[in-house]
Amino acid sequence: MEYNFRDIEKKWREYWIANKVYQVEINEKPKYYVLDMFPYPSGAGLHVGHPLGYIASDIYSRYKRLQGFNVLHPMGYDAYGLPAEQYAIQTGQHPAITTVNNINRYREQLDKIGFSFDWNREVRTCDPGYYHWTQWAFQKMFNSFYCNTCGKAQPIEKLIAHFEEKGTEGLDVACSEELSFTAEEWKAKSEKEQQETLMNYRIAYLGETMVNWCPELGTVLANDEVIEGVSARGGYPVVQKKMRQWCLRVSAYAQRLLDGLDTVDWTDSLKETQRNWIGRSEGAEVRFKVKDSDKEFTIFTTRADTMFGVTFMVLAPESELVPELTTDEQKAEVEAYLDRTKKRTERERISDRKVTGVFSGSYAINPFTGEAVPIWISDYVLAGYGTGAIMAVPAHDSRDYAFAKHFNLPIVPLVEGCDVSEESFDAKEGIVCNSPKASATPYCDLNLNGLTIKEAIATTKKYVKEHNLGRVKVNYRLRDAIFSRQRYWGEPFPVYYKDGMPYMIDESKLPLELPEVSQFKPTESGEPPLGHATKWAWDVEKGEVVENSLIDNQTVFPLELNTMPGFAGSSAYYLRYMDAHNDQALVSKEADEYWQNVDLYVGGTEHATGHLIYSRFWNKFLFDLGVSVKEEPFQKLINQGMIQGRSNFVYRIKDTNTFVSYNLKDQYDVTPLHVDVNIVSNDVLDIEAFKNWRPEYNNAEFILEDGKYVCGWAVEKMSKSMYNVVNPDVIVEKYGADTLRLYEMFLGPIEQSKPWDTNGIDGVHRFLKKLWGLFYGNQDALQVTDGEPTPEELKSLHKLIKKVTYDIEHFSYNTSISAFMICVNELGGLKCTKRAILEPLVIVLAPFAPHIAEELWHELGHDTTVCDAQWPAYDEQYLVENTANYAISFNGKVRFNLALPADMPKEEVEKTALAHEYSAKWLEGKQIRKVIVVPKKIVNIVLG
RNA sequence: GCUCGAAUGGUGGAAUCGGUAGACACGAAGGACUUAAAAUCCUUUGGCUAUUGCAGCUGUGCGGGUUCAAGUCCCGCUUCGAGUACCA
Repeated sequence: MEYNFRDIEKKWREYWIANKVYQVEINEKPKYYVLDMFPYPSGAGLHVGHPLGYIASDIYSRYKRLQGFNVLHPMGYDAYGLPAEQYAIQTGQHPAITTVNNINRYREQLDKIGFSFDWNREVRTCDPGYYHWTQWAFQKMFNSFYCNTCGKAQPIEKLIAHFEEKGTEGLDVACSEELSFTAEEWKAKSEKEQQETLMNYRIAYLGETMVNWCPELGTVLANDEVIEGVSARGGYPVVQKKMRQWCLRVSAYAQRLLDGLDTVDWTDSLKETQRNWIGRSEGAEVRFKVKDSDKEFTIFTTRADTMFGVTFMVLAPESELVPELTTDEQKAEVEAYLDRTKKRTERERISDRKVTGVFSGSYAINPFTGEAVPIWISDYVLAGYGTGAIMAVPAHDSRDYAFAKHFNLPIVPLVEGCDVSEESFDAKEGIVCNSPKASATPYCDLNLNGLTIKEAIATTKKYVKEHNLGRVKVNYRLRDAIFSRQRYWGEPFPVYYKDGMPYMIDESKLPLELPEVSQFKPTESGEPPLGHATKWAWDVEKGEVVENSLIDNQTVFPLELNTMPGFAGSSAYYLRYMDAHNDQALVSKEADEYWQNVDLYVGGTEHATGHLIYSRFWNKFLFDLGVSVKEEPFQKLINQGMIQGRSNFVYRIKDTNTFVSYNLKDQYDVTPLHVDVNIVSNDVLDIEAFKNWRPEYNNAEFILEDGKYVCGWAVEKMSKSMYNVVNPDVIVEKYGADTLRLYEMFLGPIEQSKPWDTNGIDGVHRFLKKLWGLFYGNQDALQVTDGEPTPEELKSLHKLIKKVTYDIEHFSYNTSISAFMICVNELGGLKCTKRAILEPLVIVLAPFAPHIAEELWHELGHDTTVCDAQWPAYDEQYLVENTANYAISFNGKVRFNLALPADMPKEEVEKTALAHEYSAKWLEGKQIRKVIVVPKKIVNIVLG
């Protein structure tokens, strides 16, 4: 009987659905949670790269299930996003319709690959029943502040109570700006002033911050959505702009996000990426007074040891200090400079690193020397980091050095023997000198000379603290996340505005559903698309959305026009899968306590500084609230590599319609042209298909080699324009889902990026046919017998089980598949048709090739599904060899092999090896220094 | 610039604790079956030298080192990839 994968796969796909085989419920078994990063359903559908991670996680899920775990393995859609919205702007098609169509297409494609997803738990981020809980979490963040003392989020009422009692006294909380007021001052504030003050502390807050504004997209972007000064989506220029935006106080969690990395099982490189992104740096803040003024300002430095080398100060152009410190004489020049820098996009700032700057006219007093140093303004200092102001030490910082050279400012070296005539000495190594400068009158009693730099830093920090010149400070690079987007297709904020201040709509009225709009682009007046909505006002008394015309700012108020960013919906989706239909809570206590957190998360590295940070933050917040029982959402994380495209080329001779085969092309003047990879097989062009591909090739002519047209190839991104997109459906149609699954895994290690190359797919397909042959031979009926297996057969099987068990645990699926091939070849050679061997073989194959395994399992007479079988244990006793193969080597080089009884003692092995006739040749005239017998069956004879 | 990772045949890749490098697969060459093709099966396949001597030498990006023994460990380079980028 033929291996008819089409019928088999269709049959079991339908059986699994009809019998709800993959639906899971809480039960008494131990849980295991395997999660894939859910996809954004794009219009292009799935290509063969998408299922790579899904197949890997599916294999692991099925394996864990066979091992007796209750496995949660859900799937859903990250359904809000820019492409659907842009498509809507172009065509007027509502994004909801586009999205549903795309989802249906994805689902159809996914269903063909045989995943064990529990579709009953599917989530879609654009579903009101889902974003209810996104809005809910946002409200909780609005109503919380971060208490540094207790190290967690607390209800905002506690903060208000503190203000009423003691003002800001004794407060250690995360805030945008350090404020100081008394209880009386707090009570004297108006309602609006109090709300304004609370914004400084809320975890979700409305903040006036510099944002990445993308004029082309008409929206702001988070830091991780901007790459090299252009938008990650579309590659449009991004400029810095000050705007009032919703923000999440992610920075409050910086230390916990850092510490948490030590408790999860992720790759070192991914952890490192997150550590860099969080960017902890320990240093000191030091106050500098402004000369001839009562003003002062604070700078942050990690090099407190260089206080005696400060020769000027620099402010960021956007710093609030700039207008304050600019003198009248310098005003015109400073304003001209600010104007110029403002016009530069982020991209220009990055590509053009010219030294620019302007003198403010003011001087600062160095608190360690009493010296007055000039205060400059330059865009090499960033407003958003530290205090937006620095002390410049040109001798020991390359940026300060470049600036000093350009504007001819003094350079004072502070490390013994360093040469700063050509470049700065940035290394934190060496012995400090010139501190204090020999020439300067002692202004303070600090002497750092003779200390190492590390000691000097510590000493100076201590001095700063003791003399109240500033404070020891830890800074993080991690910024608060900007949470507003000027878009239509996102979660609406459950927020209305009264007297210019935001208020939350009542929790019981959630979800606040996305309104209909007449068009999807921004309004004429530049408001976000929700500005087009005519029914977008909140009636506080009725607790419902009403017509805008009813706004009276007494009981009916305008609603927020921004929507939430893409990461909002993806931040807690893993919790929702646990209890996807619950309309009372994000997740029930019972479900959360059972499923805990994700044991294995599979997805791409591109989310390292986006989703994987936000999601951890979001979950830590929910943990503080007591909603999530685990502080870290994703215990183990595997990054699947990207599948690149493998493009094929044909070579057309210039000005003709003749195409020349790859190895002959150098004899002609040719133009390489992309050719659809779907009409090329093993780099050989299907000439008929090529002629029909495009009308202009109808009468193309060919110069062949060996009667074939061979195409060239290159690795490129998989994209439509390169004609290298391979659709999984095509592979499934031609070879079947099991072949696709095996082949994707056989391609190489999961974590490695590699080009899609169909060339080897016949190999794995052949393997499945051979496996089929073990059961049927050339007969139409099953050939399985009930005989006792031989030692060889048992050895072959147990070797396989051991290897596959080990490999699955280590996500080394490609070598497992090799092991299957070896085993099937061996059993084929042994003509093995025994049930005792074939049955366990089917079970261990089931995670990889579930359809064929299910078919054979039922053919073997079982009426339950193979998913409910028991993973077989291997028995070492069948793997023990009765002869051991020793490699005899001289001076480490192997010369011959020797088969000896496995239980022969070490001394006997030595003797036999030395006595062998080959040894005589090597031992002639030499002294034996040592004979070593090692466990890996090597006898090494060391000659003198 | 900084951080992390990688480099093995014509190709994808094995080698799990320092122990016979190149498993498995593709491709290629030769052969069997066949009128023929497809399918299937068998043999060979890192390089060089031998092949009426069954073997020898060499070999994991480059240069050193440790070790009886190094693809694997250490030091110094080269190249490629990923992340990050004026973070004071």
